[in-house]
Amino acid sequence: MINNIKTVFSIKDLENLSGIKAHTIRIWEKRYNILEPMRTDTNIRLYNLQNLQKLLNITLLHEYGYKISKIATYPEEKIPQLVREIISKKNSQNYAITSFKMAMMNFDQELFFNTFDWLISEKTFKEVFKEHFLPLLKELGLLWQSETITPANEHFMSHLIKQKILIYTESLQIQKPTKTDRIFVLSLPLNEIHQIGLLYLQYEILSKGYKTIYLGESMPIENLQDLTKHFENITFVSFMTIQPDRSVINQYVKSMGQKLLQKNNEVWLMGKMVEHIDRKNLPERIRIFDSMEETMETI
DNA sequence: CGGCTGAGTCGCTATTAATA
DNA sequence: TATTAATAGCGACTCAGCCG
Repeated sequence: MINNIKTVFSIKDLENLSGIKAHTIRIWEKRYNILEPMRTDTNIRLYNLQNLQKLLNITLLHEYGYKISKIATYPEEKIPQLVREIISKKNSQNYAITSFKMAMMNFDQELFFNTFDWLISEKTFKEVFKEHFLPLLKELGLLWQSETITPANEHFMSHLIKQKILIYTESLQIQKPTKTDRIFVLSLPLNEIHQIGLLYLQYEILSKGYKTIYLGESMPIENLQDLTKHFENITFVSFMTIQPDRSVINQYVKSMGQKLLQKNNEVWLMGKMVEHIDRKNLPERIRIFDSMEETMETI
């Protein structure tokens, strides 16, 4: 199928995207006429992007204490207007997420860029990433699981985020490293696709003044081993979010230890799968981190 | 206090959709 | 086709806040 962009949504989709229970959405429609979805000829509700947008806006107002009954009395154009007013004042978090979600469902790059520009005008890139991108990505994972969004939606969004990380990374890379006692090599195991975390980590490491070598995904240990001939004091950093599988992860880690830990090299591991690593008999220079914050504090 | 209102939820049934 | 899961719609319920 070529055109599988989602333009109609079920009530369950709206529940997943807005956090408002389907039950409640129905009762809002019945009592306050906030939405008038189309129906199938068998009476099932079908919502379009405008409906979704309106519900997300209403949800935001609702979170800020506006009564549903009051919102319902507003003329159509007042709702987005109020939303803009609120967000220009305080806590831009919710609005940014709402905007990013709309951009994603609509494949609207411009909305993504505008929202990002607006955030970056008052925050650092680190803040934007931690306060907005990370929560968004986390939520995307859930939305994908529940099949509210397609892989196309998720890839669209994660690609735009990657692009931003790379832009900010490049601006750091053109500077000379200030610390040369270590070098960081970043990679992902075979078949591991989730590289956003690793890309961002590179940005953080560079911002601390270290040199990095980014190898990216599908990097067998043997290839990492080649680097030990060229450099000393390497810290190998790898994310394990879905690979290696828990059945082989300890074998994998052991192999890393044998092949990579020459001289003062270290191996740092993080990501969801590290919880399956047996931490008892680990070599000293293999370190496991449960969060990115923890990692950054160590550098 | 007691009753009222608004908002959200619960429980139920019938209908529709999805899946084996 | 038979069975299971989702959805719609309804009345009733809970809970909080308000008011006389």
